[in-house]
Amino acid sequence: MTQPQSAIQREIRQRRPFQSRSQEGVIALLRTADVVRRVLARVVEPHGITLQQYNVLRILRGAGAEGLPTLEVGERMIEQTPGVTRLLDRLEAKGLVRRKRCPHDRRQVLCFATPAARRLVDQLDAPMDRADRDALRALETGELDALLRALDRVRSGHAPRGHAPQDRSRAHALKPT
Amino acid sequence: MTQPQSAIQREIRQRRPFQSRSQEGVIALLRTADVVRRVLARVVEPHGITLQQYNVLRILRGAGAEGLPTLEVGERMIEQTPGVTRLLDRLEAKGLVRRKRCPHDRRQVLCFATPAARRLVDQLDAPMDRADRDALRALETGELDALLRALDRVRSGHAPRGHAPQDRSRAHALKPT
DNA sequence: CCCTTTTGCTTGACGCGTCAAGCATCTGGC
DNA sequence: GCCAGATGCTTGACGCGTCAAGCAAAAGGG
Repeated sequence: MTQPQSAIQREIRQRRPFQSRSQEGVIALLRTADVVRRVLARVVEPHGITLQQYNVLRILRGAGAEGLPTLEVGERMIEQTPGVTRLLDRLEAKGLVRRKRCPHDRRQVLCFATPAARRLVDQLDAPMDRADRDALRALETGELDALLRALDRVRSGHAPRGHAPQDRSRAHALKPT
Repeated sequence: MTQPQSAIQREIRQRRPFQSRSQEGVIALLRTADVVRRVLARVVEPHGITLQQYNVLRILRGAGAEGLPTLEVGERMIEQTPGVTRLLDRLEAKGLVRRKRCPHDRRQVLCFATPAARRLVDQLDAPMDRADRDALRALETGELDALLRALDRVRSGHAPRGHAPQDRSRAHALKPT
């Protein structure tokens, strides 16, 4: 099934062809993710937060009144702890996150979304939902299903993190709650 | 076609379901791209460069002896100019890039891969090709084709950049030459 | 020619993302 | 109890990625 000349290839102004279909797929995947990321970022930025900050707030909204320890937040993103600490620092400075030492285990720091953060995230629910649909608007239902299946398989082919020996699944943000 | 309970959903430790299939697709896309990016990064990092630096060097190798102005490099990545300037600064400091004012248009700065850079990139060709295949190893040929088609359509649904009114296609790195 | 505008790039400031180190707190073995 | 190790987080350093501002060279108009 030799392709005519793929979209990616034209986009990149290439001289030489791809070395493999896989290479083409990898490049398409990374480029597409960047495009989509930017689409979503434009939705939240006018509200004074970044996409990553929005992710954190959404996670914390879902955690509710019990809050969530820092590492737990990090696990739901795809990020290392240090990044999370500083992300939370910035959100705390903006009054969108409150932190508190856990009394039962004083090593942990519990994080909470403030009421202002909840209002902000609630307000962004509808626009973000629209942005998600818009980002993938070019796909018909069948294509979306196929995409999802393919992406799931790609991820399932790789250890959760590469760091930890082989613990269970990790998670990213942008989670619905 | 209600899915049983998607992979993503489990990975994220969710309580509530996705708001839409599109949301699920967007999250899967971003997460998968992150995973793949890390797989590739691990290949080049032992050689003392980052994935982005590798991208630039590959582009410059393809440009050959005429070199490429800074902005042209940026266009083949998905990045703004300032990032490219500094990327090139670091590569120049490492002796992998040489820069020179263009005599015909003294505003431009032509960039070249040094022989050391060429050797490095040549040396990485095979490992990177293997990594590309490895990254998508879980996909069968048909799935890879479907993925590619879906990704191309997603990108085609969005203006090249959102900044420039509507100029022609942009490009990313990781390009074969 | 001169003067405005455009083009090509650099700089400054800021928010990530990651690694390596460091510090406090808990845990398990004794 | 006590102490070595594990755990949870923070800090420092560095490489991106992006916006806004700045500067020099080129282009275009008069």
